[in-house]
Amino acid sequence: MVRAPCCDKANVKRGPWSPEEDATLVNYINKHGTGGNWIALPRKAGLKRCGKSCRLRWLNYLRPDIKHGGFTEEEDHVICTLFFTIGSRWSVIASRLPGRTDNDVKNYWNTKLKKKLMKQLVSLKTVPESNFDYQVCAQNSASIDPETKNREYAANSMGFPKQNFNPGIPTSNSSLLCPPSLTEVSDFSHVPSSTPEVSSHSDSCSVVMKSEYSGSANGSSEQDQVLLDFDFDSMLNDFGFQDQSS
DNA sequence: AAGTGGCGCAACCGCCTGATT
DNA sequence: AAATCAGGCGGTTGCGCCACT
Repeated sequence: MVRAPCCDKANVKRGPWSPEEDATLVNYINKHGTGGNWIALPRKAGLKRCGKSCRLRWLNYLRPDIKHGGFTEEEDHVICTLFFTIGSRWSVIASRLPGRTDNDVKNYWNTKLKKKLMKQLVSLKTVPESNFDYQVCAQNSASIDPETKNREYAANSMGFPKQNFNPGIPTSNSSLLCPPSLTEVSDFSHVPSSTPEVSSHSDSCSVVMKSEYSGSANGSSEQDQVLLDFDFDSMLNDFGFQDQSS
Protein backbone atom coordinates (compact mmCIF):
# COMPACT_ATOMS: atom_id res chain seq x y z
CA MET A 1 0.00 0.00 0.00
CA VAL A 2 1.33 3.44 -0.88
CA ARG A 3 0.85 6.11 1.70
CA ALA A 4 -0.82 9.27 0.54
CA PRO A 5 1.40 12.33 0.95
CA CYS A 6 0.54 14.54 3.91
CA CYS A 7 0.12 17.52 1.59
CA ASP A 8 0.05 18.47 -2.05
CA LYS A 9 3.74 19.00 -2.63
CA ALA A 10 3.16 20.86 -5.89
CA ASN A 11 1.24 23.59 -4.07
CA VAL A 12 3.28 24.09 -0.93
CA LYS A 13 6.26 26.36 -0.45
CA ARG A 14 9.48 24.75 0.64
CA GLY A 15 12.83 25.97 1.86
CA PRO A 16 13.67 28.66 4.38
CA TRP A 17 10.87 30.49 6.15
CA SER A 18 10.50 34.21 5.58
CA PRO A 19 9.94 36.62 8.50
CA GLU A 20 6.41 37.19 7.18
CA GLU A 21 5.63 33.47 7.27
CA ASP A 22 7.08 33.24 10.78
CA ALA A 23 4.89 36.14 11.91
CA THR A 24 1.81 34.59 10.32
CA LEU A 25 2.41 31.29 12.06
CA VAL A 26 3.18 32.84 15.42
CA ASN A 27 0.17 35.14 15.26
CA TYR A 28 -2.14 32.30 14.34
CA ILE A 29 -0.90 29.97 17.08
CA ASN A 30 -0.96 32.74 19.68
CA LYS A 31 -4.55 33.44 18.72
CA HIS A 32 -5.94 29.97 18.10
CA GLY A 33 -3.36 27.48 19.31
CA THR A 34 -2.41 24.56 17.14
CA GLY A 35 -5.91 23.17 17.35
CA GLY A 36 -4.39 19.72 17.61
CA ASN A 37 -4.27 19.46 13.85
CA TRP A 38 -1.10 20.53 12.11
CA ILE A 39 -2.29 19.33 8.73
CA ALA A 40 -5.20 21.78 8.70
CA LEU A 41 -3.30 24.61 10.35
CA PRO A 42 -1.48 26.11 7.34
CA ARG A 43 -4.72 26.41 5.38
CA LYS A 44 -6.48 28.07 8.31
CA ALA A 45 -3.53 30.36 8.96
CA GLY A 46 -3.20 31.28 5.29
CA LEU A 47 0.21 29.69 4.84
CA LYS A 48 1.28 27.82 1.73
CA ARG A 49 3.24 25.34 3.79
CA CYS A 50 3.01 21.68 4.65
CA GLY A 51 1.58 21.03 8.11
CA LYS A 52 4.67 19.11 9.06
CA SER A 53 6.81 22.03 8.04
CA CYS A 54 4.71 24.36 10.23
CA ARG A 55 5.00 22.01 13.16
CA LEU A 56 8.76 21.75 12.77
CA ARG A 57 9.19 25.48 12.42
CA TRP A 58 7.14 26.14 15.53
CA LEU A 59 8.69 23.44 17.70
CA ASN A 60 12.28 24.02 16.66
CA TYR A 61 12.43 27.75 16.23
CA LEU A 62 9.38 29.88 16.97
CA ARG A 63 8.22 28.53 20.32
CA PRO A 64 8.72 31.22 22.97
CA ASP A 65 10.55 28.93 25.40
CA ILE A 66 13.27 27.88 22.99
CA LYS A 67 16.78 28.40 24.30
CA HIS A 68 19.13 29.59 21.59
CA GLY A 69 22.87 29.79 21.90
CA GLY A 70 25.70 27.62 23.08
CA PHE A 71 25.38 24.55 25.23
CA THR A 72 26.79 24.56 28.75
CA GLU A 73 29.19 22.03 30.22
CA GLU A 74 26.32 20.63 32.25
CA GLU A 75 24.28 20.13 29.15
CA ASP A 76 27.27 18.42 27.52
CA HIS A 77 27.40 15.99 30.42
CA VAL A 78 23.71 15.24 30.19
CA ILE A 79 23.86 14.62 26.46
CA CYS A 80 26.93 12.39 26.67
CA THR A 81 25.58 10.31 29.48
CA LEU A 82 22.18 9.85 27.98
CA PHE A 83 23.62 9.08 24.58
CA PHE A 84 25.72 6.28 26.02
CA THR A 85 22.77 5.05 28.02
CA ILE A 86 19.87 5.16 25.60
CA GLY A 87 21.43 5.88 22.24
CA SER A 88 20.35 8.44 19.70
CA ARG A 89 16.91 9.08 21.15
CA TRP A 90 17.20 12.80 20.75
CA SER A 91 13.71 13.66 21.85
CA VAL A 92 14.26 11.86 25.16
CA ILE A 93 17.60 13.59 25.63
CA ALA A 94 16.14 16.97 24.70
CA SER A 95 13.32 16.48 27.19
CA ARG A 96 15.96 16.56 29.94
CA LEU A 97 17.30 19.88 28.68
CA PRO A 98 14.76 22.64 29.19
CA GLY A 99 14.45 24.89 26.17
CA ARG A 100 16.40 22.59 23.89
CA THR A 101 14.88 20.77 20.95
CA ASP A 102 15.68 17.33 19.65
CA ASN A 103 16.94 18.90 16.43
CA ASP A 104 19.22 21.19 18.38
CA VAL A 105 20.64 18.39 20.47
CA LYS A 106 21.09 16.18 17.44
CA ASN A 107 22.88 18.91 15.49
CA TYR A 108 25.03 19.78 18.48
CA TRP A 109 26.03 16.17 18.99
CA ASN A 110 26.80 15.54 15.34
CA THR A 111 28.75 18.74 14.74
CA LYS A 112 30.52 19.48 18.00
CA LEU A 113 30.07 17.22 20.98
CA LYS A 114 30.99 13.99 19.25
CA LYS A 115 34.23 15.54 18.02
CA LYS A 116 34.95 16.97 21.45
CA LEU A 117 34.49 13.55 23.02
CA MET A 118 36.64 11.91 20.39
CA LYS A 119 39.45 14.37 21.01
CA GLN A 120 39.35 13.46 24.67
CA LEU A 121 39.55 9.82 23.73
CA VAL A 122 42.52 10.64 21.54
CA SER A 123 44.25 12.21 24.52
CA LEU A 124 43.51 9.06 26.47
CA LYS A 125 45.29 7.02 23.85
CA THR A 126 48.36 9.21 24.00
CA VAL A 127 48.56 8.81 27.79
CA PRO A 128 47.73 5.14 28.05
CA GLU A 129 48.11 4.47 31.74
CA SER A 130 46.38 7.52 33.07
CA ASN A 131 42.82 7.57 34.14
CA PHE A 132 40.55 8.95 31.55
CA ASP A 133 39.77 12.48 32.61
CA TYR A 134 36.45 12.65 30.92
CA GLN A 135 33.54 12.80 33.29
CA VAL A 136 30.06 12.02 32.26
CA CYS A 137 27.43 11.67 34.88
CA ALA A 138 23.94 13.03 34.95
CA GLN A 139 20.38 12.19 35.49
CA ASN A 140 19.23 9.53 33.10
CA SER A 141 15.93 8.98 31.50
CA ALA A 142 13.14 7.21 33.28
CA SER A 143 12.49 5.53 29.99
CA ILE A 144 15.84 3.81 30.08
CA ASP A 145 15.94 0.83 27.82
CA PRO A 146 17.16 -2.15 29.84
CA GLU A 147 18.14 -3.98 26.71
CA THR A 148 21.51 -3.40 25.18
CA LYS A 149 20.13 -2.58 21.79
CA ASN A 150 20.34 1.16 22.14
CA ARG A 151 23.74 1.08 23.70
CA GLU A 152 24.94 -1.12 20.93
CA TYR A 153 23.58 1.41 18.53
CA ALA A 154 25.24 4.19 20.47
CA ALA A 155 28.53 2.38 20.36
CA ASN A 156 28.10 1.76 16.69
CA SER A 157 27.18 5.37 16.03
CA MET A 158 30.31 6.52 17.76
CA GLY A 159 32.31 4.33 15.47
CA PHE A 160 33.01 1.64 17.99
CA PRO A 161 33.34 -1.70 16.26
CA LYS A 162 30.07 -3.52 16.68
CA GLN A 163 31.66 -6.90 17.09
CA ASN A 164 33.56 -5.63 20.11
CA PHE A 165 30.46 -4.48 21.90
CA ASN A 166 30.09 -6.90 24.77
CA PRO A 167 28.01 -6.26 27.84
CA GLY A 168 30.09 -7.48 30.72
CA ILE A 169 31.97 -6.82 33.91
CA PRO A 170 34.16 -3.77 34.47
CA THR A 171 37.89 -4.27 34.20
CA SER A 172 39.00 -1.44 36.42
CA ASN A 173 37.80 0.84 39.16
CA SER A 174 38.77 4.19 37.74
CA SER A 175 35.37 5.44 38.66
CA LEU A 176 34.41 8.87 37.47
CA LEU A 177 32.59 11.14 39.79
CA CYS A 178 29.49 13.06 39.08
CA PRO A 179 29.78 16.84 39.12
CA PRO A 180 27.89 18.05 42.20
CA SER A 181 25.88 20.54 40.25
CA LEU A 182 24.43 17.75 38.21
CA THR A 183 23.46 15.61 41.12
CA GLU A 184 21.73 18.60 42.61
CA VAL A 185 19.50 19.09 39.62
CA SER A 186 18.54 15.42 39.47
CA ASP A 187 14.98 15.94 40.54
CA PHE A 188 13.17 13.63 38.20
CA SER A 189 10.95 11.02 39.75
CA HIS A 190 12.81 7.95 38.56
CA VAL A 191 16.22 9.37 38.15
CA PRO A 192 18.94 6.81 38.00
CA SER A 193 22.54 7.74 38.51
CA SER A 194 25.08 6.73 36.00
CA THR A 195 28.78 6.54 36.61
CA PRO A 196 30.92 5.50 33.72
CA GLU A 197 34.18 3.80 34.50
CA VAL A 198 36.88 4.06 31.93
CA SER A 199 40.05 2.09 31.76
CA SER A 200 42.67 2.35 29.10
CA HIS A 201 45.21 -0.01 27.70
CA SER A 202 47.88 0.46 25.09
CA ASP A 203 45.58 0.07 22.15
CA SER A 204 42.08 -0.21 23.46
CA CYS A 205 39.68 1.39 25.85
CA SER A 206 36.81 0.19 27.98
CA VAL A 207 33.91 2.33 29.03
CA VAL A 208 31.69 0.82 31.66
CA MET A 209 28.28 2.29 32.12
CA LYS A 210 26.58 1.32 35.34
CA SER A 211 23.05 2.53 35.65
CA GLU A 212 21.33 2.14 38.96
CA TYR A 213 17.76 3.12 38.93
CA SER A 214 14.88 2.82 41.32
CA GLY A 215 11.46 2.99 39.87
CA SER A 216 9.50 0.15 41.34
CA ALA A 217 6.67 0.57 43.79
CA ASN A 218 8.56 -1.05 46.66
CA GLY A 219 11.50 1.26 46.18
CA SER A 220 13.92 -1.45 45.24
CA SER A 221 16.65 -0.65 42.81
CA GLU A 222 18.14 -2.49 39.91
CA GLN A 223 21.55 -2.25 38.44
CA ASP A 224 22.22 -2.48 34.78
CA GLN A 225 25.74 -2.63 33.54
CA VAL A 226 27.33 -2.55 30.18
CA LEU A 227 30.87 -2.63 28.95
CA LEU A 228 31.88 -0.90 25.77
CA ASP A 229 35.15 -2.28 24.52
CA PHE A 230 36.58 -0.63 21.51
CA ASP A 231 39.72 -0.53 19.52
CA PHE A 232 41.43 2.84 19.29
CA ASP A 233 42.93 2.56 15.87
CA SER A 234 39.78 1.65 14.01
CA MET A 235 37.83 4.24 15.97
CA LEU A 236 40.27 7.04 15.31
CA ASN A 237 40.51 6.03 11.71
CA ASP A 238 36.74 6.19 11.37
CA PHE A 239 36.74 9.72 12.70
CA GLY A 240 39.69 10.84 10.67
CA PHE A 241 42.02 11.45 13.60
CA GLN A 242 45.75 11.03 13.30
CA ASP A 243 47.30 8.41 15.49
CA GLN A 244 49.38 10.74 17.65
CA SER A 245 51.16 8.01 19.52
CA SER A 246 52.91 6.56 16.52
C1' DA B 1 39.45 40.29 -4.24
C1' DA B 2 38.20 35.77 -5.67
C1' DG B 3 38.02 30.94 -4.99
C1' DT B 4 37.40 27.04 -2.07
C1' DG B 5 36.59 23.99 1.59
C1' DG B 6 34.61 23.15 6.11
C1' DC B 7 31.19 23.94 9.45
C1' DG B 8 26.76 24.77 11.52
C1' DC B 9 22.08 24.83 11.28
C1' DA B 10 17.44 24.83 9.36
C1' DA B 11 14.56 22.11 6.87
C1' DC B 12 13.07 18.03 4.49
C1' DC B 13 12.28 13.00 3.94
C1' DG B 14 10.53 8.82 5.04
C1' DC B 15 9.52 5.51 8.48
C1' DC B 16 7.21 4.22 12.77
C1' DT B 17 3.64 4.46 16.16
C1' DG B 18 -0.58 5.27 18.23
C1' DA B 19 -5.25 6.94 17.70
C1' DT B 20 -9.32 6.84 15.23
C1' DT B 21 -12.69 5.10 12.05
C1' DA C 1 -9.39 -6.62 13.05
C1' DA C 2 -7.98 -3.88 9.37
C1' DA C 3 -7.36 0.43 7.19
C1' DT C 4 -6.33 5.09 7.48
C1' DC C 5 -4.43 9.16 9.23
C1' DA C 6 -1.71 12.57 11.82
C1' DG C 7 1.97 13.28 14.80
C1' DG C 8 6.50 12.24 16.18
C1' DC C 9 11.02 10.95 15.40
C1' DG C 10 15.83 10.13 13.63
C1' DG C 11 18.64 10.46 9.57
C1' DT C 12 20.06 13.20 5.95
C1' DT C 13 20.59 17.09 2.92
C1' DG C 14 21.29 21.70 1.24
C1' DC C 15 22.61 26.21 1.82
C1' DG C 16 24.69 30.22 3.84
C1' DC C 17 28.49 31.85 6.37
C1' DC C 18 33.21 32.17 7.46
C1' DA C 19 38.02 31.25 7.57
C1' DC C 20 41.78 30.30 4.92
C1' DT C 21 44.65 30.34 0.75
